[in-house]
Amino acid sequence: MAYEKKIPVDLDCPLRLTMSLIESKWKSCILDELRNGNPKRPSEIHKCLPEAAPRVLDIQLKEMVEDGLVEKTIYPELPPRSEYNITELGLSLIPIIDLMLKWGKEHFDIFERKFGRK
Amino acid sequence: MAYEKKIPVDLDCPLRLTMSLIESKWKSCILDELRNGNPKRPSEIHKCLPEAAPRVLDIQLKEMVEDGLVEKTIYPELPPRSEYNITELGLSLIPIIDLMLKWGKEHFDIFERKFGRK
DNA sequence: TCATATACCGAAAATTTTTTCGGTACTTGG
DNA sequence: CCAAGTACCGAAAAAATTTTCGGTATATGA
Repeated sequence: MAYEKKIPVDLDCPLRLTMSLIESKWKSCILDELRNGNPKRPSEIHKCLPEAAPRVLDIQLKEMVEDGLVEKTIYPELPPRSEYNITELGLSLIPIIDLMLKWGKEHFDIFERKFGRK
Repeated sequence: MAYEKKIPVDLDCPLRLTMSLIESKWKSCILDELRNGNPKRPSEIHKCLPEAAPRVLDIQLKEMVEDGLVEKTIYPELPPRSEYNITELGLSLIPIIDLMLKWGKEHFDIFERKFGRK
């Protein structure tokens, strides 16, 4: 009752804005794959993240392009070729990715012991 | 069995491990609310985050306790009273929250103009 | 020719997350 | 007594996300 319908929650809160751009299951991993500035073809990205369904990666890449974190180049060749590359905006998120990587490595053992959590 | 991560994907990848602890819609906000080390009662947390359904906050707080990010003290009083406080482990995530806050503030305008999705 | 590769997309299924709703139990203030 | 507050929980609905499946099209190599 007290709380009302959502709308720009993500735009009200800087924290949620940032989160909303990277919280989807594979987005942070995609950023990490592209971080070095070398463009990657979709099929390469699929290979790098074999646990993810290719379709999801396509969808999330598309959203990341819309959000300006990644840019896509389509080469009008046959068979088709395209490449994704990280943008300046995407690069500006890398320090966050780095801290999360570091944290994850440092606290791995805790969660390994705690959860072979099924 | 409040929650179980199905595969150890999150344990294979430090990035996903970290993400999995904070990616739920309100967890990063909860950490931010508790960051100063002052315990808060559930009802206070509800008031701080009025956009979130109270039930969700309860569930996410419980998960965060299980994950060791937050600790809960129950005072055996009537009417009931309990408090949540951030742990050392939870505090170690604050630098990440901070970077995300900073990023969100710095790039607010871009997405303000852009928004529509999400 | 046929299997494979490239890239992409729609639809629906499956799964997960979030929200709503209604309930328990007890106390205090009006 | 009644309403409101405090904390909590189960069940189910709703919404969002992820996955699977099948399809488009073209080219190359065996």
